[in-house]
Amino acid sequence: MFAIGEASRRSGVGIETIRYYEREGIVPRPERSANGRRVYSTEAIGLLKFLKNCRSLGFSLADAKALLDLSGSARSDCDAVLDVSKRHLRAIGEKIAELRKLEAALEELTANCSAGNTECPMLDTLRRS
Amino acid sequence: MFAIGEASRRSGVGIETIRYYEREGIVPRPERSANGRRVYSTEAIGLLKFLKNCRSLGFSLADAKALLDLSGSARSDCDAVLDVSKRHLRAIGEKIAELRKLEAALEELTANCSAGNTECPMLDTLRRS
DNA sequence: CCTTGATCCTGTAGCGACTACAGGAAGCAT
DNA sequence: ATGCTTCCTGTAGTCGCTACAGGATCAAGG
Repeated sequence: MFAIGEASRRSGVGIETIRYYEREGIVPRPERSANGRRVYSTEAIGLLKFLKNCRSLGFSLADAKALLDLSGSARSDCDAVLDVSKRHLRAIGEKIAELRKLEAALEELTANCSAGNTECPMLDTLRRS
Repeated sequence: MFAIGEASRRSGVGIETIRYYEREGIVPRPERSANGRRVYSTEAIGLLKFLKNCRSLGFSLADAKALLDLSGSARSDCDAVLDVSKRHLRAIGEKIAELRKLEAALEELTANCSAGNTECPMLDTLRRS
């Protein structure tokens, strides 16, 4: 059994974040030691790692929680997991496309800008309707 | 001179957002009519459009404000504009790269998942250290 | 003149996912 | 006894809005 600092080190989830997850009901409340401090089992640390992995993949906390619940359920069927993942993949794809559009637009805007100009063509464009 | 609703319609910036920009000091406080309502000139609406364009390009509000100030200054030299834009372009590029990595990782994870599986390989991976 | 509906006002709270304190109580090592 | 670290609770800040609540005012129609 580990204190919150150790759980943080082992899971890679920040101390404040662990307490936040607890407040939000993402992870179950840990037991407390005689002095009132939180105590974490290796299983509890496993949950934190799981959440960390989900977040690293860009899943929202709500999705991460859903995946965690799926992981905990007896029959962890792929169907629901795939559903969440595919939605997320689509969102990522859309975000990439959007950013690429921004990138292209911004590159075009800056192309005509050159140091020393008195009147900036980019500002000019930004002022347009 | 226009009321806030008309300014919103003409600039494409939401009413609440206009008031928010005012609170935050992004745009100057408009004059008030006798009954205390905000009144916007075409110039003021131009500022809102400018901000809208900046935000559409993904600039942070702080950057947008900086660009707006540059636009208003007498000598609007390209140097400072380019500086802000290039930083933003770099940030966009980094974000795209990051999202592509996520996309690839997630695609690999879901590849081994198939409907009807009793034990989901993706959840398995998420549980790992 | 009265009512209805649209628009406006201020002020506050909520979103997501943390992060950063403040202010205090333990524990541990010297 | 002292310092240092870790822990606790509770609150507020981040970003850029957005959504109310609760009220005032306006313009048009009957």
